[in-house]
Amino acid sequence: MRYWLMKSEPSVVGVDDVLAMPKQTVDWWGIRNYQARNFMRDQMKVGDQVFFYHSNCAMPGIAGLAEVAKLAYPDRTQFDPASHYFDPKATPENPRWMNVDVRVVRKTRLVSLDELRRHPELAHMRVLQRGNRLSITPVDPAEWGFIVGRLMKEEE
DNA sequence: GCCAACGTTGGC
DNA sequence: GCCAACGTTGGC
Repeated sequence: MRYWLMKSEPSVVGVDDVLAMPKQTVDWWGIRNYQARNFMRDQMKVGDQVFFYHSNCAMPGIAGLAEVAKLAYPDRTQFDPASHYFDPKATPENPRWMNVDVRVVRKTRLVSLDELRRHPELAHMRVLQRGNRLSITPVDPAEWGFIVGRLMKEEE
């Protein structure tokens, strides 16, 4: 099992939006970066654990814990001419973009980007690196454990 | 709204 | 295959 961090803009789809959806699950549509796509297509398995990260907002950071709920399949928005994510080069026979389904397990307090940066244990997290733009990044098991461990401890 | 960083495109 | 131009991301 692997660990991931997946960015979403809360103005589009935030943790609360997913919790309001059937099965608290969302298809992770709109990824148009090959590296991020390949993570979903080639590496993600059902049950992989996910930090649900809010980006491009007033307080960016981890907003929830989630998991991969379905293996990658073609992203529906690539075939929709009305979608901003429409890709004229993609066909159902030859899709270019894939997404997994993600189920939110629970909302957490917001663990802000600023807070993440303050922990030396997390110093090499990809999301903290200068110039990082990748919206899906692997998370080291130790980093996952560190963050979730802290959240658990706070709740005791 | 700015802009650094970086991915993609397309002419050659 | 190079690389300049352009587009996007996303924190600030």
